[in-house]
Amino acid sequence: MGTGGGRRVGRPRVAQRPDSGLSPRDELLLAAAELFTTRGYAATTTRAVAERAGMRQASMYHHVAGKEELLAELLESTVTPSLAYARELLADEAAPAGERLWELCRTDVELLCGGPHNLGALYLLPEVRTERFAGFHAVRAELKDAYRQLLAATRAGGALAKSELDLRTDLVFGLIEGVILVHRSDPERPVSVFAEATADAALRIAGV
Amino acid sequence: MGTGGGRRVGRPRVAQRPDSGLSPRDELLLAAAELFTTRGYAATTTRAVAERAGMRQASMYHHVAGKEELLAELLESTVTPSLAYARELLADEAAPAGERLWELCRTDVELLCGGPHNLGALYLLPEVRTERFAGFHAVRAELKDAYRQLLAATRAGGALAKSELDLRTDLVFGLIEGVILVHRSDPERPVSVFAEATADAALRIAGV
DNA sequence: ATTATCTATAGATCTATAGATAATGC
DNA sequence: ATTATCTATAGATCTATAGATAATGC
Repeated sequence: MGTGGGRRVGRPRVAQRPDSGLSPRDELLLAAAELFTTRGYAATTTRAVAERAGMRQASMYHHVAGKEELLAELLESTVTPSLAYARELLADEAAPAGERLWELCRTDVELLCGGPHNLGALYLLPEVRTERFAGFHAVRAELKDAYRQLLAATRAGGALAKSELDLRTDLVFGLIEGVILVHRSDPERPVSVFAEATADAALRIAGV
Repeated sequence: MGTGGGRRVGRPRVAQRPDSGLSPRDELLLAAAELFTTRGYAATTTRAVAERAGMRQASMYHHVAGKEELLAELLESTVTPSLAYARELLADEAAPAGERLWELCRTDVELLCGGPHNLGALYLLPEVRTERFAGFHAVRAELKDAYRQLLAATRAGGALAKSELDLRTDLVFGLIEGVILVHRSDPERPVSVFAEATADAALRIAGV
């Protein structure tokens, strides 16, 4: 039942393809993720997204309001899991802060580099700076604040003046964002190895 | 003489502005730098570039072949000084490798974050991955190799297996690229302070 | 005469809407 | 009847060229 049977309501698509199992909306999101991460947002046309998802350009509008909505949803969907995990770690006051920070770094890299099409690269698209994506930025800022709090809770972090703490937070956060880009340069390397090495590096930067 | 006098050959521009002292080509490059770094490449129209440079859209073509040429020239102009300096450092075998690596990191951050409009952000534009900018990529790869060589020449680096060396190089390089992004988040902080802190962090990652 | 600009515009997009069509559901 | 798709297209771009214009140079 549901998407199980072959028969679907509505006019058939002109180019039939084996059933992906995804809803048309998810097919569009997947296509958008692939194109936005490799070609960029502005350079990707609605036609390219729709066609890659297996439908004609105009049919896209039956499922989403436009390109912006696709990007907004992709952004939120990548940062939300990281933030949820960061909150768990913040609450877990039993474990040493340094270990929790390491774990947050490792997980973040794993989540961002783990998927098939480098969703972390979305953060870096110039268009994302726009007011339009304020919602995403709010969530991202909260995540960054979790990094700061964990850093401050470490033994080394506790001794830092505010400006020093901000600086270290920026360095650690910058490392995490940067390695995601660089990961592309050697996709052979297993993500888990890379994620752990990055977490190690982050702690060394933090001075823990 | 030269650009000194007020009188210039050719039809006057419709919107006169105080003489910038730059050649029209450089005015266009400056405008493109501002727009590409903030809005992105694909999202920037030739009209926006030309108008910001103080001329009409069509007049741009008298000075450059198109948008691509502007981006290509901007990219090369940012990476070339870094590479020149990296070569100097590689040749200077008297100084300890760790110190030379530190100096390369510091200078790179300073060069990339130093200018008024974050030219380092250009590296991250999705469009730059295109074949069209192979020239830039070659220079960039050479710079990265300089990092690797300096790393390998340090005491800690000498003991590393190849895959380990590659990993550390990626982490250091990732840090440098990443902090450039993050630098935006606190433009109050003096670049020199930030550059030195990043170089310190890079050496800690390197394990030197 | 040479030059740098201008105005005007052709041709090629790209987005989003309107309305037709071909399935299933009842 | 409802739904998901289709085709067709209006309107809004955007790039790059053609040809006119308004300066200086000689």
